[in-house]
Amino acid sequence: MELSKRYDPKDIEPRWYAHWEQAGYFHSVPDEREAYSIVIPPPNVTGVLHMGHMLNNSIQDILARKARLDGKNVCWVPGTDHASIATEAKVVQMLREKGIKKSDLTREQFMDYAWEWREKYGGIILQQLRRLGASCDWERTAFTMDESRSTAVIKVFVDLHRKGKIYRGHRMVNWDPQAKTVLSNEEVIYNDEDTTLHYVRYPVEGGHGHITIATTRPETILGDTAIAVHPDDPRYLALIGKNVIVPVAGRSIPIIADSYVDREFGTGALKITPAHDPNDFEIGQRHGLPVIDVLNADGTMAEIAGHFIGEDRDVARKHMTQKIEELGLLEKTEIYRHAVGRSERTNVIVEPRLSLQWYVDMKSLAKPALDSVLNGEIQFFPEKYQNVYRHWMENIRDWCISRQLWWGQRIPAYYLSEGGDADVFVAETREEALALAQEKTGNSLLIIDELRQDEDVVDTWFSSWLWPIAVFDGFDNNAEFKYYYPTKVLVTGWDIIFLWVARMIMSGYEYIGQRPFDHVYFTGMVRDKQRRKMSKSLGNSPDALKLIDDFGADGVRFGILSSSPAGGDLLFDEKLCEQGRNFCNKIWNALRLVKGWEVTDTTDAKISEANSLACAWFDALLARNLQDVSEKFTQYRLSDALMGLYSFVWNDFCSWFLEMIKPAYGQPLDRKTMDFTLHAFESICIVLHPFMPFITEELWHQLKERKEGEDCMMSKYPPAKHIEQQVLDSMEDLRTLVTGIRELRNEHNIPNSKQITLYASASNPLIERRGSTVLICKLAQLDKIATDSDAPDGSMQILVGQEKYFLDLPIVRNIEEEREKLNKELEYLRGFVSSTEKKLSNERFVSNANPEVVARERKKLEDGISKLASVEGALARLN
RNA sequence: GGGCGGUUAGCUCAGCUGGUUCAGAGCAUCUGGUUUACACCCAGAGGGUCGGGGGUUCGAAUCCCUCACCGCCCACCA
Repeated sequence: MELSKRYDPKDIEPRWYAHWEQAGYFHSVPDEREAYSIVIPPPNVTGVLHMGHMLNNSIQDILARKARLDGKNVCWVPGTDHASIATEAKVVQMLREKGIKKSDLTREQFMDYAWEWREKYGGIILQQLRRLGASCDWERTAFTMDESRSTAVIKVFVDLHRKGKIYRGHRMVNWDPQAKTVLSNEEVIYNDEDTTLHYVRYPVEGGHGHITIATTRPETILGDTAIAVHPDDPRYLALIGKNVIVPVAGRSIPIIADSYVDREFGTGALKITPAHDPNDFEIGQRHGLPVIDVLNADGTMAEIAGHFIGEDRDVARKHMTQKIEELGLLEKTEIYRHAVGRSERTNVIVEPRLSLQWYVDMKSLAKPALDSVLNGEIQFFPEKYQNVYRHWMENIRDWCISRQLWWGQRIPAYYLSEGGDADVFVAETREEALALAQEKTGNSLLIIDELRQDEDVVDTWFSSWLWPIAVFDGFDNNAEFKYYYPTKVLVTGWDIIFLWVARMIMSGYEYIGQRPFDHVYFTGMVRDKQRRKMSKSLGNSPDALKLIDDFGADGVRFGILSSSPAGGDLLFDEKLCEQGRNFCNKIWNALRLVKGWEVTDTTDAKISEANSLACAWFDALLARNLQDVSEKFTQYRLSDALMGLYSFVWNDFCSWFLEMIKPAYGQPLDRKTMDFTLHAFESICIVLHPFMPFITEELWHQLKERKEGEDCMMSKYPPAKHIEQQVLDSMEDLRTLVTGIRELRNEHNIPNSKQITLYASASNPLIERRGSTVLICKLAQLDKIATDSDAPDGSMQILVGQEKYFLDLPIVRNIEEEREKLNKELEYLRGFVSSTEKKLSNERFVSNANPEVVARERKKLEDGISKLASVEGALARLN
């Protein structure tokens, strides 16, 4: 069948993916082979494939496929994350569009809708991953909220509570007034924003004058319970202990002294609103101040505020400011730039809020997790993230895990219907909680209906931190789990090193007593050419599937990989995918070339000898590249590995090797060379397969007839071989010569069709023994001479190592120009030789430097001197 | 404010446990080239005093100090 002139991935890619999947290559069951397991960082169920996923999953797939070719039992577990806030927001919005309000639904009804939504849309991203070629074990697809994962979450919660590592406490939390839930510190994004700083006067009670404070939040004035000044601030010494009247509210509050106050900032006087600022809360505690919470959960003004009730905090701020102004108490306002925290999910400004939440005590969990990374039991790539990790772990804070949502695992804490939350019973089931309650209260008549379960769910990360264990249902330490755990490598972005990576390490040690993975490969962020983060709002994120349509999955994988060192940001440019597509086309055409050759057993012995030398060279080069690639893999330098292969295939294989053995027009190729070529091509397919699985599989089958089940994906990586350095070196000489001839032709505008003659000494090893005359003869016909002086007058010299060649060019030579050029070279060489001589005559160098280095320098000097002689000779010939 | 990292060709980066991998790669640019694998191509070229300054050393892109920018993380002043 005629092969098309261009590689077309459209039909080929889906065909091979289906073939692999049907053949069961993706599925893993434990056996006697070494396990190589990876768990996917579960994308949000709400997600659609974006560049970050493409990067992340391409890398995982490359590692998985490479390990498979290395004969390991690869298990790449896919799955999705239930993503409480994001998903609940999506469902709420979907319901709103249907005219249903969440508040009109019972918890159960809402959950039904949510599950329905996830059944319908939750699998999209996993389907999209297939387009990319991801070789996941789909039979193991997991979800952070499916039954076994949820059971694990509850068990862990109860267990940590029993061990005293989960507690409940009043804290100032980050409140998202839109999602109406608490956020962990990691979910708050701070950015500098302009706000207005209001200078407000508080009249001093029963006296004259006032004290002025500066605030960005005038509406919280209604919740003020004190004014604080620095105890040593002379401006306010006299006022300490007096009272002031809160503007608008009219209440009287004390002026207190606290060294927390920064005398330099604003007026040096600080209003204290314990309910709405973490620092104010602490000061309030120190001074026993009352707490007035003037905001509702949705960010509107509460009844207790007494004014602007029901108005949103922003609206209330304006009205409050107006009112203060009317009262003549607004001294001035100024624009003030400072960090404002916004919710990662909803982007609304986070409200500090005092509330009762569940916390995990992180200190004891952190210890083994920190040690394991510092002592190298878990390795980070790149290593620098160790520092970031250590810093965070050494200053770890408790983890607030309750979320005021419905979509998630409900906290297994129960309270008595009668009475407050003082008595809490944490248990895996309602029945067990009842037993606890009966025991505690001594009331055996308590019935189950008298127990009320906590309304909150746990943080999404409280389920994903168990992921490497939970996907294998590993909490009972079953045999299969033992086989796959610890997993080999985690591939994820450094932005979730704390949210996720650190916590998985903690849970791994806490529950299994072992690390969850050997290595962590941190990918960078995908950015656009201007270094901007890819985001929906900027519209600078290309459509992942369209990219695959345009360039093929292999092309896109190439594009994404070729410029993404571990941990470094990837500046994505479609051009890179184009380069990948072109690469596919190049390989495809190499196949067309090879398949087009006629093969024979009898051919010119001289040519076949030349070819056998070309084969020996390429064989050695292949061996070296195999070694390079495996080294790069162990260091996770995947883009380096790919670029190395790119150049190997394009330059060495196509431009040199194939050109060398390419038979003359209409001539056949000898069978031995053809066999070698096919074999080499096959090796190239295997080595390239992890990066570009589709085209390599297709090529593999195009190269020769294959038996059932004999696929590139499941073949064996070529074994490491001894590298024949001498063979490589002599080929380098040939390349230098050929390039030299081309250069001269180019420089003097002599087309390839114009025949010219190259003179080489009769004893020249390259010409005589390497037999690589084929390539040279395309550029020049060869003639042998006894001595240099036998070369025709006016021929140009090409120097390769110690060997001299002369090229007879049909040109009028510019002697002056050449002389100048040679003189320049002479000057350089003289300088080089003298500096090397100087170095070698330096006693301290010879005695201090490594003997190898000294030997190298000697060799350098020797070469330099002989080159110098050649150039001098050439110069003499000119004159 | 505390910490981490960076500054090498027009762009993106590699090299940084001192010495032939020592100034590199890809892309971009320029020159020339299509009768027989590929213009999604072939051949060739130009381009950097390795951010500035100082030091250590026989020898520094590489180690030390310092300055200047840039990026990120953590904690934050209302």
